[in-house]
Amino acid sequence: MSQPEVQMGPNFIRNIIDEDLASGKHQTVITRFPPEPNGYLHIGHAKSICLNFGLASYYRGRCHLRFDDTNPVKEEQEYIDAIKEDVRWLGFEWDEYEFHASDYFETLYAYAEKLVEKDQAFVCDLTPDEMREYRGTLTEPGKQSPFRGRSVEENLDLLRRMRAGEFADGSRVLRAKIDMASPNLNLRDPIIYRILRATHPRTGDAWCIYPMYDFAHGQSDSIEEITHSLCTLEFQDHRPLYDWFCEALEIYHPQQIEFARLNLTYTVMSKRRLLELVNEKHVSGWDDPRMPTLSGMRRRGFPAAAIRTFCERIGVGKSDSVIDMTVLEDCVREELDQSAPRAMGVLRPLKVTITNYPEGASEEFTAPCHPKNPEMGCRTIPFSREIYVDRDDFMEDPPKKFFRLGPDREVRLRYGYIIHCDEIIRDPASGEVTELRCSYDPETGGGKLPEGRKKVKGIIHWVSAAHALPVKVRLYDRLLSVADPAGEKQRDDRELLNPDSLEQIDKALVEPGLATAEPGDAFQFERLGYFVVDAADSEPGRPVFNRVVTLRDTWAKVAEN
RNA sequence: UGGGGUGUAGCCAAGUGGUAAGGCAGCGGACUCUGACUCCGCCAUUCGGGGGUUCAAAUCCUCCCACCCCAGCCA
Repeated sequence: MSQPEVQMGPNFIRNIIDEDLASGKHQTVITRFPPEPNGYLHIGHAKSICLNFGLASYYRGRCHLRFDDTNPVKEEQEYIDAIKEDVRWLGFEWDEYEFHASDYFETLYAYAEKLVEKDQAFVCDLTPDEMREYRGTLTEPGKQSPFRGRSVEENLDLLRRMRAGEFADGSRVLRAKIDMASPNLNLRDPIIYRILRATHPRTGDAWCIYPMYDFAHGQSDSIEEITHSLCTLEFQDHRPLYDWFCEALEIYHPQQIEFARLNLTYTVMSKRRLLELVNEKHVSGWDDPRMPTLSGMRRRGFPAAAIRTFCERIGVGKSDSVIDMTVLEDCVREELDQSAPRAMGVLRPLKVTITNYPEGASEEFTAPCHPKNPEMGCRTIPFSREIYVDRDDFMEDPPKKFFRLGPDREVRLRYGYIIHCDEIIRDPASGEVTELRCSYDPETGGGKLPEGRKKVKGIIHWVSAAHALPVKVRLYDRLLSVADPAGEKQRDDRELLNPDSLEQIDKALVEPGLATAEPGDAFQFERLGYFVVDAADSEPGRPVFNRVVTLRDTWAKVAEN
């Protein structure tokens, strides 16, 4: 399999695998990533993908992609396709090892008959309500179903007729015969097959009974000879059940290892909640750039390599944890700093007239596309008498440490001249500053500093008014306004949404060279952050930019205090 | 209050009886035509708490505390 370079520090799962390899329990490592195709993949899945594919790559084994498609009422082909696209985008390849639990429906059914024949499963006619009553509670044992004593012959006949479609949906189920008094509720005669008339994305209407996840997952791992079956913590209680099935069915027994799922601050990770956000139109879709989905992050401009770095950096353990979103953002910055060409763009334009520059004249400055990577080449930036700078780079009454424009202050235009602010023009009605009138020093073009001239600390970005390309820019912020939504159980998710998660700027101005940028191209707008050309809403010559993430801003921290 | 887990710095996380890795954040400094990047330095006498075993304990024993998961014909 061709996989990206996978870094992986020591962790408890590697320790277990090392022991298994050393003891001869296993000669090779076979893992699997087992999504249910009932939604889009999110960054939490990325943790599992990087772990499973990463381990396989580290030990030169292999990793299967298996769809756990046992519930046709929630699963769709759209999701199957999207999941495959996302896994590939993340950089992993499963070659011919693509499987579906539905591939095993016939085998699974045979397993069910085998259990019945061994008198370890029975058909139960209890209603869902009755079933709940019989199940008992966390502290009280359950009661045995009155149907538990049916003969093997009767059970086999009933099971076959279930499959043949003789009974109504929900009228009967097949249950394993284990122990209604077990303190582990999963062992209180769990349901293993239910009657469900729903069209399955892969098997169509071939079946009207479907295995429960618990009766499919472990056996699928067994059939595929998975050596180490990694899953999240909530399945620890199910492990004894999988053990019981493997033993009863006398089949190969994979080893399940549980790890803590990923939580990220200021977002949610459950497919149910993400689906709600989509359905209730709080976001534009699964791929809204604010979503923690892989498709959302892709559209947002997060490089796949950054997500891989992130998954490596957070490690893997068994304790519940919430990772700060800034860790992910830092991985994105690290990646983009190296790969993104630089450009200049002004988000909130403030007009500046260079009063001593000839009217109608213009010139071009040459600037490197990347300060540390000359191979990326240079671009030219037009300059003229009227330019725009960002409003944030001007203060009427600036503090001493503010190194930008202010009355009677000097600043360098990035790659251009040093200018001096001589005059402030205001809107007479509102008093708002509408223009700055400045003078430039002709000796300082292209970054030059004449002998004896004092260096200017402040350097700001700008665009030429006559040449700039007007573009739409969207500034994204955290989806939720609270860091840990799990700690806000009493509040509805909708109250937790950050009302300022999206800010649209209709008339930002960028370097003219950006007109030819292609969807997916990422740039660093110097001093502002990284921006990507939106893949869905851009048109040729009219790119729409999504802000991926801002640059680190130590000034912002200083300004807060 | 049954069962299963987890607790090492602000956030992750190594560590498996020999005297607390690493990363991120933070702080201080250097460099800088991006207040970015990069670089250098600092940052747990202590491992949820109490007892105990040992020459030696984050690691072993014991009691306690906190948090998470489980009562879908979901996965």
